[in-house]
Amino acid sequence: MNRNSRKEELLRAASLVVARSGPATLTLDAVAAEAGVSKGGVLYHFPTKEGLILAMIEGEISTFEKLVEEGVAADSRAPGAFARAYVRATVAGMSGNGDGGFCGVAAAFANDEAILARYREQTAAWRARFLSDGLTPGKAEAIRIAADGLWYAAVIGAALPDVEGLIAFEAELLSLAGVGKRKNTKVKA
Amino acid sequence: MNRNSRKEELLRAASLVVARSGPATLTLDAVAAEAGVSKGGVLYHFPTKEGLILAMIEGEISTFEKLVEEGVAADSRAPGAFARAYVRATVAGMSGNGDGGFCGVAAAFANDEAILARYREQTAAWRARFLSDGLTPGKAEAIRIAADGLWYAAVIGAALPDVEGLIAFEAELLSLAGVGKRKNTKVKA
DNA sequence: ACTACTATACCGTCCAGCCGGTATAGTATA
DNA sequence: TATACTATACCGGCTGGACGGTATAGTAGT
Repeated sequence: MNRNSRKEELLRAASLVVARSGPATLTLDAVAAEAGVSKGGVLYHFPTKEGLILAMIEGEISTFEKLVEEGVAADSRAPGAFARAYVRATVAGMSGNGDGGFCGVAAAFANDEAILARYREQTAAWRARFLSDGLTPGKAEAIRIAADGLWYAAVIGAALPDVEGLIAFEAELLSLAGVGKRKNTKVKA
Repeated sequence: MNRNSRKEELLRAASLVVARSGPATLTLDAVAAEAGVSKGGVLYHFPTKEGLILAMIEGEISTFEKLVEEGVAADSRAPGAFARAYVRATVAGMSGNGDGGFCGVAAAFANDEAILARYREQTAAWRARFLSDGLTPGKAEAIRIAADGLWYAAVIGAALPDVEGLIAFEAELLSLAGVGKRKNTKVKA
């Protein structure tokens, strides 16, 4: 099998393990079993567990970032465009796939604080972007933290809004960000 | 030393370990060392690690709940009173002590999903309370998740608002909840 | 004598990482 | 086109350390 496709398969398997059984159960053996590969095979592609988790985080960040940038492009009405895209990307990532998209961060948190550095600097960058989005600081922080809070709640298993609640939640944050008209409707459903 | 005061000392030590070095480093040995007690001493009070973490969570919940109830009592103007108290309690718990007050939940998350059940049912209860607070569902969910998000961000080490940002964040959520006049000002500073 | 520990030794399990080996595919050479 | 060699991808057993928990013997205060 192709090198990169196998790597991505392993990353997906790792996320699945975290999503299904919690970050404490993310062992190399579990990933191997989930992917139908031996432990040696996992270590061939990711020489250390830290490397595996780091790759998970990197993938999650870039996936999310891509979604956000698409949203910004589709809605560039001046103030709050980034905030709106961020909210939409978060909510979309929530209802979309079951595993969320946060398993790498969860795994890092549970396994080794040091690995979180990458995620932490990313949140700082997003915060800066929020603060220069033309909103008041209060709105910027509130929207960012509410959106992130939804992620965190999903990962930890805290109570989540039901379907209508989620829609209302999104609408509330969008109205806080000033409802920019969207150029088109790329995001499905 | 008194039984209960020692127990609380151990709980504080455990929280400190989590806050300082992350939930992955919460071992019985680490707690013992932090509290200046032998490992046997820790196991005397908490026969299992699970019991220790559960006690941490229980303490955190009851501390927070007490803060909220005080806030509700001080501000019982009809709609949004609970939401306002919840927000105030969250922000107060943030700026107050360094360790936050979330270490037990973090430890449970990192160590064993099963222990989180207690916290999960609590969040469901809080959610129900939010939804019957006289606000629109969107506002209720947004405020709750934003407040929780602040906790989560602090624990995971994600970017946080600076001091003025935190004040603005709180004001924003309070205004979403409808700024109830407070009967008195029990909460310091 | 009972409570609340200390100190130390130990057991069993789990797990990351290592290592020797293998199967397969491709390439060079003759 | 047969042989020799190499790289890639993976297998699976092993080891060493960490950690939860047990056990035991002893001690200081009350």
